Parts: sequence; C-alpha cells; structure tokens
Amino acid sequence: MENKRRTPIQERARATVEVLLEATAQILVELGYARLSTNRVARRAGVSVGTLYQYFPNKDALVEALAHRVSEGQAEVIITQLQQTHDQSLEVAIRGLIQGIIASKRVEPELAAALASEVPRNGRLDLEQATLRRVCDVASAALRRRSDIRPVDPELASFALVHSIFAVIQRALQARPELIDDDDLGEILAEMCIRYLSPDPGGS
Amino acid sequence: MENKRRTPIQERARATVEVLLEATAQILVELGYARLSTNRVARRAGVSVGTLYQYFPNKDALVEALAHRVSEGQAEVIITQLQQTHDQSLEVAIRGLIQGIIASKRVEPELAAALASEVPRNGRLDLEQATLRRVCDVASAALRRRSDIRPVDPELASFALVHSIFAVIQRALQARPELIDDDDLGEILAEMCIRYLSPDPGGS
Amino acid sequence: MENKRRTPIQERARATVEVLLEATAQILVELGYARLSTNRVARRAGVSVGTLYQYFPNKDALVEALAHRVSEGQAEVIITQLQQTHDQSLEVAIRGLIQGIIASKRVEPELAAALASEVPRNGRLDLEQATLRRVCDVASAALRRRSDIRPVDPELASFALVHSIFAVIQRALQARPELIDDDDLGEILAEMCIRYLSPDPGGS
Amino acid sequence: MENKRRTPIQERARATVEVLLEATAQILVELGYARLSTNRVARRAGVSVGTLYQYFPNKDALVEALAHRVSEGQAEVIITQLQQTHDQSLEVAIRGLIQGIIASKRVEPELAAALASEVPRNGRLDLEQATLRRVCDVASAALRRRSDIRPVDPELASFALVHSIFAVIQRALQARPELIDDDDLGEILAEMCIRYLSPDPGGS
DNA sequence: CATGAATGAGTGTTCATTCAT
DNA sequence: GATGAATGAACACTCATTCAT
Repeated sequence: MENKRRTPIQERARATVEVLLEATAQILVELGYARLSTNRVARRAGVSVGTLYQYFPNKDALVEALAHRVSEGQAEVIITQLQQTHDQSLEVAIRGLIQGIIASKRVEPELAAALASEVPRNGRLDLEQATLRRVCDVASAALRRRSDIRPVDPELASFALVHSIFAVIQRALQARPELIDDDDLGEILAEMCIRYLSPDPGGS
Repeated sequence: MENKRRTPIQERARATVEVLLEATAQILVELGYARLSTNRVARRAGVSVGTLYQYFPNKDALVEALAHRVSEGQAEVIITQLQQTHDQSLEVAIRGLIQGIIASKRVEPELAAALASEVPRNGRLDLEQATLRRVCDVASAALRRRSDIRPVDPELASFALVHSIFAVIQRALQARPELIDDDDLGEILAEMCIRYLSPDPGGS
Repeated sequence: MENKRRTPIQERARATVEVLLEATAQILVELGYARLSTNRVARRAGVSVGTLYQYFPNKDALVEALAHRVSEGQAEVIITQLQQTHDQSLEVAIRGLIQGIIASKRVEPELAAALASEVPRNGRLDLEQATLRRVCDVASAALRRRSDIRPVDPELASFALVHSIFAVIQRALQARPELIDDDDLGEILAEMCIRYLSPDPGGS
Repeated sequence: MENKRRTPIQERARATVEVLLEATAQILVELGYARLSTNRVARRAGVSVGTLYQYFPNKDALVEALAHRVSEGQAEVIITQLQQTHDQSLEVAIRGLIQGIIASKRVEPELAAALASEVPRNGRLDLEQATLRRVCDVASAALRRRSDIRPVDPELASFALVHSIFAVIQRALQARPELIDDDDLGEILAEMCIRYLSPDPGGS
C-alpha cells in the first residue's frame, strides 16, 4: 500500500532511524510508555516530527522496533547457547542456560524493565510473545536430541520450563533483585529443571 | 437507630461505586486501557463525571480499585485452598492447587486478560505484584509445615514455584489455550512441583 | 453509540452552539473552507476546542449544521411560496417564485456563496442536494394540481425547471451579479418556464 | 537541427508532466481532493517530490492543470459542434448539442465528478467558470446568426440556456443518473430550449 | 536535472479535571 | 451531593515545501 514508510536508502537516513530509536529508549526509561509521544521522541532525537513519520508509521511502531531489537538480541544469545548444549551434561547445560538468561537480562536492564512493565502487551507490542516462542521451539528441539533425560513431551516440557525460567527471573529482577544477585534463585531454577528432566532412578 | 438514617446514603454510595467499577470493567474489556476515560466510564455508568470524581480521585484509582478487587478475589481462593492442604498428600495438594489456580483464572477471563495485558504494571497498578507476594507468603508457610518434602528454603522455593505456575498458566491462556483445556499443562506443572519437592529416594 | 455528542440541555449550552455556528459562518466567509479549523472556530467563538467537540463530533459536522440551517431557511421560504401558488395564474406564480428565490439568495449572500463555492459537495455536506430535492417534490405536487398547463411529466419537469432556475441564479450571482440586479435574468428564467409549461395554442 | 538536441529533453519533460497529471487524476478519484498531496502524487507517479516541483509550483497548480485539460476537452467538443449548427434546423441543432453535452460528460465521468464535487471552486480552480464563459460566448454568436428564432437578447439567452443545460445534466448525473440514461431529461431540456427560442406562432 | 531526506507549523481530536449551577 | 458544561494542554499525525547531495 501507499502508507508504508520509506526504508532508509541514504546513509543519513539510517543514522536518523538510529537516533530515533535511541531517543525512544531513553524516554521509555525516563518517563515511561504513557508519556512517550512522537513529538517528544523527535525533539529528543533532534529531528522533526515529520522525519520521524517518514520512518515509523505511528507511535507504536517505534516501540515495536525497539522491543524487537532488544528481544532479538536476547533471543539470539539464548538460542545460540541452546544449540551448543548437545555435548554437555544435562546439569551443565541447564546451569549454563540459566546463567546465560540472567546475563542477557542484565544488558540494558532499565530498558528491558521499561519495555516489560510499561508497554501494553497487546498484539504486536508483545516482545516476549515472539521471542519466547522461538526459544521454546529451539529448546524443544534440544530436548528431543538428548538421551539422558526421562521421556517427556518435548514441546510441552519446554513450554513449561522456558516460561517458568523467564518469568521467575523477570519477576525477581523487578521485585527481589537480591535473589538474583546471590544466585540463589538461579540455583533453584536449575534444580527445578534438572529434577523435572532427570530419569527416574532404579527401575528395570 | 439514628445511624439507620445514614444507611440509605451509604447504600447509594456503594451502589454508585459498584456501577462505576462495572463500567470500568466493561470498557477495559471492550476498548482497552488506552481508550478508558473518566468521561466514558461515567457516561457508561449513567452517572456524571463529577460524581465519579467524588468517589475516585483520578482515572487510575478506578483501575486500581478494579484490579485490587479482581486480585483479591483470586488470591483469596488460592490462599484458602493453600491453608487446607496440611492434611493432604503432597501430590493431592499440588494438583488441587494448580486446578484451583486455573479455575480462578477462568472467572471473568476477559477482564483478567485486559487487566493483565493492557494496564501498565508500574507501581500501584500492578495487580500481580501484591497478590503474588501474599500467595508466596502463604505458600512458604505451608511448605514450612510439611514434613513430607525434602529440605528446601521455603521462601525461595515458593517464590520459584508460585511464579512459575502463575506465569505458565497466564502465558498459556494467552498464547496456547488448548494446552490448558486439555489439562496437559496442569499435569506438567504439577509434576514439576512434585519432583522438585519430593524427597530424594534412598539415602539414610 | 457512545460517540454521539451531547445535546444541549442547559441554556448556556444552547448559547454555546449558537456562538460556534456564528464563528463558523464568519470564518467560512472570511477565510474559506480550507482554512476553517476547529481550533480557529473555537478561538473565534471565545470557547475552548473541547467545548466545540462536546457539540460537534468533527469539523464537517459544524459546516453541515450551518449548511443545513441556511438551506432549511431558504427551502422553507420557497416551499411556503410554492404552496400558495394554486390560486395564482401561471405567469404570476412563476414570476413570484423566481423573485422569491432571488430574494432568498440575497439573505446572507456571502455565507451562501462561501457554502456553495468552498464546501466540497460530497455526501452530507451538500446543502443543495437535500434542499433541492424537497423543493422539486413540492414543485412537482404544485404542477400536478394546475390545470392551466400543457401535459408534462410533473416530476421531470420540476427537476429540470427547479434546477435550471437555481443554477442560473447561483451562477449569475457569482459571475455576473449585474444581470440579477437589473432583473433581466429573472425575466428570462420566467419566460423560459412559462413557455415550457404553457399549453400549445390552437390545436383541437 | 541543433534544437533536435533538446527535443528528447522536452519529450521527457512532457512525459513527466503527463505521468504527474495522470497520478493526480487517479488520486483525486480514489481519495478525493482533501487527501491529494504532492508527496502522494509524486510517489504514485514514480517521481520524486522535487521533480514535481520543477513542473508545478504548488499543489493547486496540479489540480488546475488537470481541470483545465478536462474542461478544455469538453469545451472544444461543444464549441466545435455549436459552430456547425448554422445549417441545421433549430430542433436538430439543439437536440444534437444536448446529446453532445451529455456524451462529453460521460468521458472520464469519475474524474469529472471528482473535480466537480471535491475541488473548491474559488478563483483559478473553477473549471466550469472559464469553460462555460467560452461556451456561452460561442452560443451567443450562434444565436445571433440564426434567423429562425424569435428575437431574444443573445447573450442573456445563452447564459440562461447554457447554464440550465449544464447544471441540470450535472445534477442529474450526480443524483438521478437513470433520468439521463433513459434520455428523458435530454428530451425535456431540448423542449425547454426549443420552446424558449421558437418564434411565437401567428402574429403579423 | 533528479532525488529524497528533512522540515515544522498546522490539523483534528481526546481527556483528566474543575466548578458554577 | 449530583450535574454536566467548560477547559486547554497534549497528542498523533499530515503535508506543502526546501535543499543538500
């Protein structure tokens, strides 16, 4: 359609997009989603509103682009890590993953927090929705490949475990950051996963 | 006898508050938080804006009251249930609790969804924040009282388990409701908790 | 629906509506439709934009209300006059009507001109559309009642004659006002109608 | 020979103008005057805004050129036809002219409708203004040359008749197209003109 | 000559809140 | 107490136009 926004062609344009997203991030952190306005973003970016609208069709596109970028970054790390677990023991793999997830949440933590707690999660703006789906898929594949676990439905198990890990870490970072810092929570999550997946002892 | 005089007024006030919250709920479900306005709520409630402002100091007070009410309702059920688990086996207790949580999420699911996904979770409006804290506390106490589980830090364990359960159910309801309907997910969550808490076999 | 605007209840409100329409008329005449904006109207009316939006859902509603009012006024005069022609001779009736139409166009001529020439005639904003339809209907009925005219299809004839009269007068007022002032054009229109309607002389 | 050099450039310029006007026409029909913007026209034309501004100094110049072209086209046909009526009987001439006008209105009817109903008719953008003036002039001359009509002021008579015909056809096309298709209205208009112009029977 | 990025005043519209009645 | 008219800052978004490349 005619209402799609220009895609940057010139170098200058790409820089403008960058500066707009940076301004969006700052405002999101400082003032929150409710006080994020296109005019404010443009002003902070040192650019006119009109320019903003050349690249983003509306306010939420700005947030979406930012969320997408942050999410992609986090997902990429986790997924890469997940794909390298096949030659690790279950315990090592899981502990490594959980540390990785915690680490990834500590990059730009304020932005991540703002995105997670301010932005409405309806439709396209849900940063977790898409990311977690991808992580679940990869985790599911990783589970399927392992022979050192008891038989479980890989899809359901990864849904439950992945969402549990992310949610607990997320909540802890918001409400009880000391639990994360002391690494107690990471250990508990690891145990939870390991115990869930470990084969039952004894048996024929 | 003389306060009988005032009762009808208080009655009327309560009715007004009721009708305002009901209107808020409807609009939240139909139009979302972003399009919820005090004028709209008042109109829908068949009351003037001025009256609204006599009972709620601002827009968010309305939402907060609603969220509080819904949260309280859900928490009450879970907490009551938790307090009755002391004479049940671990497995029965946990399966019962998870069923209860799922059931509680199915009451006014649209309102719950709207509150969870539209309303910003900053500060006072975070319905889960407070609720989950209370549930964790009660769960923690319940864990402490049990002798049929392996030794775990009750506070940390309840934090991890409670948040895991709520988050997984929440996400599933949004993204994969069929998993809930088939009860597969409930079973997995139950297993996860039971395995985490069950004493290790063998040993002295 | 919920988005209908308030209908004035208090006296104050009616006065506000009045002052808004008056401001709209002034701006339409002075600056034209293109430069008519809700903020400008509100400022000119000495009222806040918000107040404007309490009574008019959007910019065009303002213009529509004005056009409706002007049109109604003009139509009423013509229609009343038309209904009183049954006991007049054809010639007297027609000359009277044409004078009436010319006179009606001279009330608030600037406003009428602005409405006619600036306002897009799409859909609801077409002031002539509805008005002329009503005039045609009444003219049609009047023709049907007359016995001193040759047989014509009353509906088609009134369509052609009414539109001819209005259009010619309209155009003349815009482009050649002197023709109207000298009354030459009125006479020609009258002749045109009379000759069209007069019975053919002689014949069996 | 040396200007052959420049021809390709002029050719290209003409092609650009062409493509711009075509885009303007399309957008006018599809989106209306209000949503016609120079950027949109340029995009639709596959040309940059800058290029547009090399050929048209502003937005309305675009519309004006288009209106001019359409008007000219229609006027040319009518005027040519008018100039060929001197050896036709009054009746044949008038019926032919009216058919011609109706036919001319059916070429690019959507564009004509958009121009007529969307574009403000102030000053330079009034497509009818200039066209009708020219048609009136030629019609006036044609009347003057005829000897088979009763004595009328040729200028006034053509003003009245030409505007009547155009207006009635215009309105009918908008509001009652079936009247045109059935040719009933053409016949009534013809009769109206013929009766107005025919010499009075009898008399010395 | 052509491009397209940039401009910024301006538009229509919403909404939390106040206050005279 | 209740009403509803009024407020006006703020918002998302558009568009004619300019100009460095």
